Amino acid sequence: MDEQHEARDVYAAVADPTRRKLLRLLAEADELPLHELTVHFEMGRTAVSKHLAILKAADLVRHRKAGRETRYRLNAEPLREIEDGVTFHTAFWNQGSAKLSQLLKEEEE
Amino acid sequence: MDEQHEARDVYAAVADPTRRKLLRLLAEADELPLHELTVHFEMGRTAVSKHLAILKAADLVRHRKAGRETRYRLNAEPLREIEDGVTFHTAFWNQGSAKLSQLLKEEEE
DNA sequence: ATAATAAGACACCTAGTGGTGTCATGTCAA
DNA sequence: TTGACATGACACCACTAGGTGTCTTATTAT
Repeated sequence: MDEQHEARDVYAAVADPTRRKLLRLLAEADELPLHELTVHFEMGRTAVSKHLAILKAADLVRHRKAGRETRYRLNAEPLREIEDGVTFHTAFWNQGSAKLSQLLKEEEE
Repeated sequence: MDEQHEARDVYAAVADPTRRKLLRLLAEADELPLHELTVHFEMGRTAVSKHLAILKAADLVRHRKAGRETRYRLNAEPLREIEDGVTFHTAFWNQGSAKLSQLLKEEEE
């Protein structure tokens, strides 16, 4: 569950509902310390901290120390990888297979 | 890795790179049997079959029997859940926090 | 009829994931 | 300055996930 040093798969990072909720909380509040995040979950502080470490490894979250607390902030940019990958499929789904070869060609360029 | 009966988290289903590649292959080929899918991976047929079972449980893939082979087909519709969830964040990221409260209000309606 | 092919169903193994609790350290308030 | 607070850093544990191999059954080709 750790892996703080090396880069992490963004897909895997958002695979966990707890981590998605964390992203949601951070999106709404802009910057939050660990203990304030923790109260929204039914798990211990350590567990939440580990989830944040995973989000950090995927660069979905940045942190800075502020006195005795560590404030976390959202960085949504890596989500674009997912957005791109997924809209590829949903576009295909919306427009029908006739358009797929076109999409594939555009991708090669 | 199994869980074929109950519904599966779509996010978790696409968290694995093997499964994303499966979706990609199915998007390009429209319908493929297990053994043809298997040749694209460096793992056994059983493993690929299990991955397909997970995609099935998330309703990302449909299957039908055709003679002695089982043909798999993409169903990209569940991906819209991810698309929606992710664009919520990326939109926030693109437009700046000024627009976030607006996005949140729209969501409540 | 027989042999080869495709796949389902298991049993099994290993590493990773998501939790826990505890201890040590730095910071703030009284 | 003393105690409470916030966090980091571990050690630890159960369960799941991603693989493997084997056996059986249904289907097709010769």
